[in-house]
Amino acid sequence: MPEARCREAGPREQQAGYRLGQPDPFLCTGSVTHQGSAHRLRKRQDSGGAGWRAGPLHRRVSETGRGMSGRAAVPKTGEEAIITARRARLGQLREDGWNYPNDFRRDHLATGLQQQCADWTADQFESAAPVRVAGRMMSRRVMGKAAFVDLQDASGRIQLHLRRDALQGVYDDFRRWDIGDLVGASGTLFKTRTHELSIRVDGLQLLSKALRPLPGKYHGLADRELRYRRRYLDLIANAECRRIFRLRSRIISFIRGYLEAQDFVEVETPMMHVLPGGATARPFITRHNSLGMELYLRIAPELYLKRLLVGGMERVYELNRNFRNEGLSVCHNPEFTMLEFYQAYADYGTLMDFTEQLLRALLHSLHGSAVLNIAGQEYDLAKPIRRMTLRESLLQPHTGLSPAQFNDAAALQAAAMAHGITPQDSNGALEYALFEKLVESTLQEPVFITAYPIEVSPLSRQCADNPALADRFELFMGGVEIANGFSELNDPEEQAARLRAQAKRRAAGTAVEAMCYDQEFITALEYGMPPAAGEGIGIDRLVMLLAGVSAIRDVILFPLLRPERTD
RNA sequence: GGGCCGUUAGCUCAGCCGGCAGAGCAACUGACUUUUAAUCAGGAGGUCGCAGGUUCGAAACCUGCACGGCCCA
Repeated sequence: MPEARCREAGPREQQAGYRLGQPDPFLCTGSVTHQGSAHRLRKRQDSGGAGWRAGPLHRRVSETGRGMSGRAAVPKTGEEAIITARRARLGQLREDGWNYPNDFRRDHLATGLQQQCADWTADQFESAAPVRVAGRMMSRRVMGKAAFVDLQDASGRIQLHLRRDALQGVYDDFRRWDIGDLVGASGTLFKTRTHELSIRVDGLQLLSKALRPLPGKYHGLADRELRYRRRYLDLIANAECRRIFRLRSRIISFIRGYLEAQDFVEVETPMMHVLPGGATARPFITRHNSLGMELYLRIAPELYLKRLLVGGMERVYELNRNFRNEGLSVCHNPEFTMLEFYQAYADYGTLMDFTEQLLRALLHSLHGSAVLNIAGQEYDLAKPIRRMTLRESLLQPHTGLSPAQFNDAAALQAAAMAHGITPQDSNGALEYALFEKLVESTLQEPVFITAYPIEVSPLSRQCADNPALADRFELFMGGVEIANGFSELNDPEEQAARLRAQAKRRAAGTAVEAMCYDQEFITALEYGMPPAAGEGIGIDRLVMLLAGVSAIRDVILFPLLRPERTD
């Protein structure tokens, strides 16, 4: 690993080598290094020892009068050479007393200044008070005794204009800092000939070093793997990445505020479960040492949130992580963020209306209108979202299914087989499998699908006029499931029977993802749970949709990746 | 799990039929006090993902593996 090698080549080793008068094993032979060092020494003498001084590396070269003999040399190449050179400069800075100072305070952000001065007159620039900014040097254009620096902070960028005669020795120090270093600057605002807002710097301080080179300034960082593994580089180099995660934060905080405003109480329920429950999914297993037992990372908080309904918390929500032991795909990450909320004395219809209003308000807060853009198509969510039963969706022309098939188990089975669907143990499961296979990805335009088979909805209340169906909906947008809500089953005896049936399927091996029987949960229901409705909204997918990206990894800061091999 | 594609300098990428490893940017040296992908000049930088195989000769062809991407299950 490069990391390990670079650590070995740290400044301490270099200095130790110098003190003992040994050849520096990290110095390349070569005339350029030699010339460079000699040049730096000249500069140092010229500047009377103030500011930057030659490090041990360079001093020794001048003493021996030439570069390495090369015998013991480990040649530095590429990135290693760059890092070695930067470490040498850091070592020199430390010798000069620089030690990662934390005494610089800024009073402005780049974008704040850009906005503030957008329409200033020359007089206003003249009389404006000095400003202090801090951030990362992203690029610089040095022209002898003056230079321009692009400084990037959390808000954006602003250009610094440095002039040697205004900065005394600091300017010569600056010329030996590196792109990627963090600096603080003070000065006055002005506009350049090309009308770019800039700061005429009168004070400059190095605040932190970049020992490693940044990704390119022009192309940014395009390598997807590197972007995910070293997200900080993605954030530094790619404005799009910063935009997505700011958007994610705004979405989440808007949703919290929206729920709070309607008297929903945020709670945290256990992430480590003794029994996995609340969804059909395979859990991760972990182990508690002193209890000597296995625990499951939660696949859903549902069964705990319902206990809170029993406890009298009539509107609760939890916005946090779930863990499902499934494959990785463009819209699946094993840990993902979900909002689940429960409202007493409401049904699934209430929640469809609520969801519509939430999305409408969210879109308004993000960009001032309720228009949602999905893959170039615009959908106005000011209008009600279309509603369609699962059966209706299956009878759309493109599926090739006919009403008769739904009343004939053998015909349904045959249709499923024809589409490569593995045999299911109920007609409802077959219908749902057909839906997932044939319909789901075609649901670009936002649509609520309703009337789910009861067999695939073990926690939902059954429909009053058709016990084969659940009072349940799922919201689809852009071909993916975004939300899933239903009237909650609060009959403890019916719920117990459903869970027993699930557990039986699980034991029979016909459904590895079927639920377990959870007596603690049933006991809670036996105290009386108010009639209620609950819903889950996939936050990652919602962010994907609103950000206009197609990979879940683009909206999760640190998505799960296989570890890099280190051999 | 299966198929296809990718992995070459710090970054972004060329590299054709197997014949000396390339460019731009970054970095380094020099010039330059309003540039903005600054400019000009110079020198340097490579375990061609890893391991085998074929060959006089492999970044390229073959096999396996790793990681990533896309599609399918």
